[in-house]
Amino acid sequence: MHSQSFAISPAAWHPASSDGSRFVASGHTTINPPVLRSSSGRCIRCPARSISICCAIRDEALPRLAGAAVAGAVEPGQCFIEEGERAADFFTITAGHARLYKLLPDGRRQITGFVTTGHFLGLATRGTYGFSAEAIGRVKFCRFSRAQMRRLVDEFPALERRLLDFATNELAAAQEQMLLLGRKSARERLASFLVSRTVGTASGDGRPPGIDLPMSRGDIGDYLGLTLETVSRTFARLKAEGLIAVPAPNEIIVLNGRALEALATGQAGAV
Amino acid sequence: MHSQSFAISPAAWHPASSDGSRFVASGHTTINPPVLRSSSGRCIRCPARSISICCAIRDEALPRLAGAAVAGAVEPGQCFIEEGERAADFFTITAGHARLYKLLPDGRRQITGFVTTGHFLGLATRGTYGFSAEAIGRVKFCRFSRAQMRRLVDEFPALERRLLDFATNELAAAQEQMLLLGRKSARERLASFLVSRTVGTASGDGRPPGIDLPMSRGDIGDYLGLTLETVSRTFARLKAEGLIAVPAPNEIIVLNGRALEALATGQAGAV
DNA sequence: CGGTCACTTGATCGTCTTCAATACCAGTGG
DNA sequence: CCACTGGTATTGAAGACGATCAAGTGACCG
Repeated sequence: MHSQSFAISPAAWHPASSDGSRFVASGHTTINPPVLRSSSGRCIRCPARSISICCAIRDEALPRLAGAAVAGAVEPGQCFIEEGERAADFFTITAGHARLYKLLPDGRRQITGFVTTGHFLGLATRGTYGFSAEAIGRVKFCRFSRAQMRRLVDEFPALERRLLDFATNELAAAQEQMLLLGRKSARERLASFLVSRTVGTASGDGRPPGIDLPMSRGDIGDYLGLTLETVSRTFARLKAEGLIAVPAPNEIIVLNGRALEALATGQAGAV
Repeated sequence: MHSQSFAISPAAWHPASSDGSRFVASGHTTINPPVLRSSSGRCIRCPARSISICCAIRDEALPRLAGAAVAGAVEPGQCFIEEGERAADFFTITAGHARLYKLLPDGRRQITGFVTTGHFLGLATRGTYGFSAEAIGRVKFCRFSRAQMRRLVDEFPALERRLLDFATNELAAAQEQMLLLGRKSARERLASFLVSRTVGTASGDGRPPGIDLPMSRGDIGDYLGLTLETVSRTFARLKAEGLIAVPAPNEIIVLNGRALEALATGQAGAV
């Protein structure tokens, strides 16, 4: 275990995590193209406002937050965090999707997570990032320097609790992924992946949930510990069995959610 | 992703993690057999004193800590945390080894980590534990109720930072393990496992480090996403190649650390 | 219309799993 | 002192799942 950093997903932890912690909602910044000092007005209209760590800061203190943040953006395929580099900055994603990954010297890649609006990343254990981050589509973010972040944390203790909640949830997700990578079959992995992606997609009424997949088959494979061919084949099989429909390569419709969840949790009779 | 909790390993993070945080060393409690109120005197002589989260609390405040902690112990094979149960308590291991794991309905098991003296565990995301914990040998621990823990955290803000450091390091380890489970071969997994277990075993001088393996082959397999047969076979092969010696099933001696590390990091020429 | 890129599909191969037998060790009781 | 027992580890042979290699398809774009 060498240098490490971590990212945090807003998906799971939003509905209260470490009990007894209540924070006044606060905001973040939307961005204009490259490095741009963000104003507090931008913070309050930020799409990450209510779901990121920023909500640990009171409305009145928004200017402090906006003053510490620098908005930025990267183009598709561009790497904005590199494993092993000095962890100088923290990031909050405000738009787009990115993949986080670790590489082996010979090029083998393990994607440790996909992140999107509201995700926080950059906390490091040895002062260097523990993974790389690459934009899938265009990605916008807010950047905080290490020093600025420390000042913010000192000033707003609630921020630290928020970070701990974040980390706890990210850790839980990582453990779930370890179960997937260590013990699930290819079908179960794909099913788990789809189920976890369905959660955010509450279509309200009973209509079958459509899942958007901004990442490629290769990305999915590297996330699930499979090859892109196996991912493709397994999708084809789930489709043939009527569990899902695939109107487009990057769109999946869940037809039999019950069966998919059974598969995901390892309760597949046979087949 | 359902209910989750997490554990924290002292191994990696001890030499300063999130920069700028300095805590006065403090202590913990040693234990006498079953549930026993621990005195502050016991805390100060606790083997987990300097390596656990307890070092976030000043010496003078030790009685507060000792008052909140209840000492306990479990026998080999006994389960003291059960996945899905209400996460009522936090634990600090003060002696022995335990395995943390998640199960699939059909019995498949993924061990997410092995923990020992100084490890903290119990932080949960949805109020329920995210994994089970089972004693390997006899295990002693200190237990804090959720309410007590909250009070301690409120009283000692440094504790929260300490917890965040813990979580950050645990997360980094989990990501490293994801790389292992998703992308490494059986040999590479075993090599990684041995290397990570070697770190703690600094024998000082240049003598070959002996690694103690308190867990069974089956446990190692369930930790590395392999079967116990593959673990055994792979050990045999590493031994035949002169990389390790295996004087006893639960003891490994590293003969060629350089080659083992190369294997662990995926730089294996061929073979 | 040729080129690129992502995805799909097919055929073969290899690693690890599975099933099964054997070896080893500690503890127990004859 | 030595057979007996239960648990763990080792070793062997066969099989399966996913990887690898390779070809084919379709969409988008210059």
